Amino acid sequence: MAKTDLIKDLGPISQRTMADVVEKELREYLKKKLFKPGDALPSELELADALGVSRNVVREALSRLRMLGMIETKKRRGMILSTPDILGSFERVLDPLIIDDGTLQDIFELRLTLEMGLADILYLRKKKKDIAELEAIAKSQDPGGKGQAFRINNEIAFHGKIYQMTGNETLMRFQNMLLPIFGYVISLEKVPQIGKVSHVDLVNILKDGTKEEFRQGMHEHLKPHFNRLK
Amino acid sequence: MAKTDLIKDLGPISQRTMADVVEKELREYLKKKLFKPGDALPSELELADALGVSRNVVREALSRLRMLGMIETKKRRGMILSTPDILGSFERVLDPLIIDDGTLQDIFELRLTLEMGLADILYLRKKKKDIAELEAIAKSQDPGGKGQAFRINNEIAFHGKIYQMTGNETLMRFQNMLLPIFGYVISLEKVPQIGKVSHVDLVNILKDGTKEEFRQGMHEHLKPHFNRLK
DNA sequence: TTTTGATTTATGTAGGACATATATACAAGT
DNA sequence: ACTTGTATATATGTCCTACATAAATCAAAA
Repeated sequence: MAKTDLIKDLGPISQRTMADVVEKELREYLKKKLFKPGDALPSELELADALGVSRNVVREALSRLRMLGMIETKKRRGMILSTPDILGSFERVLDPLIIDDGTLQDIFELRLTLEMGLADILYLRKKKKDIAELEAIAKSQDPGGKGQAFRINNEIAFHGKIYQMTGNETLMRFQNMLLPIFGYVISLEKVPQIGKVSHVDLVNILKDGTKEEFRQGMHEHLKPHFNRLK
Repeated sequence: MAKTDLIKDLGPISQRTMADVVEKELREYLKKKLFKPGDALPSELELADALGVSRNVVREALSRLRMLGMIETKKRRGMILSTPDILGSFERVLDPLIIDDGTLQDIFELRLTLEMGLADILYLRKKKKDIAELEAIAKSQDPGGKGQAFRINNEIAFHGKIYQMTGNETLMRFQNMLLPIFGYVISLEKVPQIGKVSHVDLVNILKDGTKEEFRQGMHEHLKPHFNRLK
């Protein structure tokens, strides 16, 4: 039998550690028992006892859940289930330097997709005050060629403001996390190109134009990025 | 001074545990030292020694990074930095039952935003074969009123296929994770309403229509959901 | 040379010990 | 009655030691 066959047939034995198992077990336990935020968990010792592992292992598993914000622990009072910050875990991993190129590209496209899909919610929630602020940002753009750093910051401020205008906190934080990746992918460009529709143009559409016009404007604004897609 | 003021002014003292600190420290260390995937880390004992904490604490921190997929460990060979599965951590936390209502709503809107923004990439990558498959799914819809369960599964299959057609693996997995939440929010509706544009209509647009037509069609299809937004 | 076996080393797991913070109860002071 | 102080029990946080286990390296044997 060829070696490749062996690999396919047997495969590497799953080397899950006890902490892995316990983590999964605990998660299922919480789910099955319909734990709700605020409910108290058994003590570490009780868990270790019930699971037949050392307290060390239980602590490693709990430490993971604690990192995700799924549980909070107070001395003596014990541990309680809490509502995790869903983006917190995301944030920890989102580093352009350790993400593989394929995923990096995927996230870049995800960002473009969001940007193109924002119009509906944006038009539902935009307020005059916000538009004024957005306009201020747009008009502060490159008054005399202040250079690359300013341009990038201004770009971030403008698009960030748009997300903020949706009133969707999660969405805003999400795009904020995507910024480094966006910046990283763009930095790979040889010649940075700028779309025909400027920030000021977009603001004007936002003031008087329709959703569809805004969407088209945004597409034109992002055109250089779309052009790079394959 | 009122009690509420007290709470706002003082707040709870951050009781960060050593594991929290070490986790952060390690993450910064990896970043500062420009560790790349595949590079070997110092041993647990060396880390504990350098940081002046017990091996236990180091292990808790490492356990977290391991869960995120940032590091892999082999016995004797030590630990190596690896490229994390960015959505893996997300998946762990995405449970409608423990996420607070505000975030739930945010994610619902995020999903709608994605759906509305897909057109560009979809039209860039759609293939005849995929459209045929999509059509098959659309036409299998509710041949004789098979009931709720079938309708939901079909809905998932249809929209899932659209995401798959973008060729963006991350995007597809992402939407797949969002499904439970989408389903949960929708289940809160009293009377499930269906948009005027059906799946079959969308397929037909995809075959002959333009991006803009598709976007409009999708909006019409999702109209009941958009109508619920405030 | 190839295979087998011994050695070394880092991780995985267990268990014990103790400090620390805090909920609870109770006592004391106003 | 209400606050304030004290004592106790308890669960977590941290450290330490010990040992099993797997794997890389090297030595010995076929």
